[in-house]
Amino acid sequence: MQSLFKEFEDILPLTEEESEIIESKIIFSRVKRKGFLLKEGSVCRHYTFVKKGCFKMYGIDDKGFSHNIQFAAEGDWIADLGSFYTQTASKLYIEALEESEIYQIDQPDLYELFIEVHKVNRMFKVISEKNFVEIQNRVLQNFSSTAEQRYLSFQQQYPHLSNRLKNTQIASYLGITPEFLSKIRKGLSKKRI
Amino acid sequence: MQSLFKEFEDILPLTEEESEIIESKIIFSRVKRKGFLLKEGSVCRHYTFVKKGCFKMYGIDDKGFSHNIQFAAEGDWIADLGSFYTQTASKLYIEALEESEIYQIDQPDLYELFIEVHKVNRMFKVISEKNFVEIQNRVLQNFSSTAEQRYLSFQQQYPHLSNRLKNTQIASYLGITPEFLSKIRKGLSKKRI
DNA sequence: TCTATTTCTTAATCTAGGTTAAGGGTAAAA
DNA sequence: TTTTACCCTTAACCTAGATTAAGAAATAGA
Repeated sequence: MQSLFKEFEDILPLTEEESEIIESKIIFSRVKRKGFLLKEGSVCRHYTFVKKGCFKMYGIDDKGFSHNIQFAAEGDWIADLGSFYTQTASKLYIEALEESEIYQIDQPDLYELFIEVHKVNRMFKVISEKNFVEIQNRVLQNFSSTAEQRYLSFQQQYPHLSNRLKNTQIASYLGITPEFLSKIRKGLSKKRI
Repeated sequence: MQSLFKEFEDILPLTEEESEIIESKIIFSRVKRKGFLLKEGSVCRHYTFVKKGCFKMYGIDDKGFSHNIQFAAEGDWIADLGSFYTQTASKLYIEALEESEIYQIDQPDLYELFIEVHKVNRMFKVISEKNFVEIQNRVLQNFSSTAEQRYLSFQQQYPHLSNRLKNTQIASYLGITPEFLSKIRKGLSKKRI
């Protein structure tokens, strides 16, 4: 549970009592590669902290194509916030890309924690605000840059992910085909010489 | 101030005392067409409620092109949440598209209100969650649909706006050129006959 | 370890949407 | 009311990125 509390401590130090209350509501699990935390049509009941491993959150369009909208690796939190907050059916999937280990808090427990440990409230406010800013920047960026520029800034923004993920996954996040990403990478490697 | 409280009442009825506290922190202003509530580089200090009129929030890319990311008309709230929450420089503009009337709360006052009137806290949580869901849906939609489909669903989702806004503004929101929107509209009008 | 599956790359061809340019229409401001 | 600025549309041509297909390379799982 150390890795989880480290996140908290960086923002707001906790007393021993607070740590214990939080600890009592957190569930640890292991997830296999290709295991799901969430599927379209079901309600997102858990907020998940990634201790080890890596996840993708994606939607499937009417032609059957997947589109990644977020990744989460060690130290990240992931949930379909829309579904989680309103407890309505999600349109998204959250799937493990690797053998993973996670901590989860379920919705009612989190809301209890918000009251019992006020710091948790602030903590999650910070997390979802960060989340919002990221997604808003993404909308702006997608408007105004080529696929090559988006690929480069993905690499800069998420260097740990860009080594670790398959190019198919990155392409899906960038909104392009793997074939075109391959073309971009070829172009870039020529430029670099 | 009626129009503002109507919004609250729909979600959470307020006592007279609560209304008074809120009222004491709200500033009314008029804004001319092309007047700004926010410009790139400055911090978003106010959360704005639109009583009358219409606004756009947009960013400008390195080639000098504007891209609308949100509109707000009667009854909507608008702010660059990223900048507002963190009180850091915004990358966005908020500009009046018409002669408008607004109510504003500034950041420190809102945070005081969150404590003094707990309902305000819940109210704004609902607003920003709705905001988040909208923007996330937009990311997903932009991936998986043509400009024509996006135009049609814009019309469906915001019928009051789609009559009221110039096509240049809608095109900028959809991420296409006005010329191409014109082409789409021509195509649609043929289909409808 | 071996086999099945998934991933990466290349190349040819195709298309949604961009660009440029220009004329006519509307709305704002003086 | 007149002038000016902005808006809409059309059309010809252009390009970023999609699609299809197919072989080679890497990974996962048994």
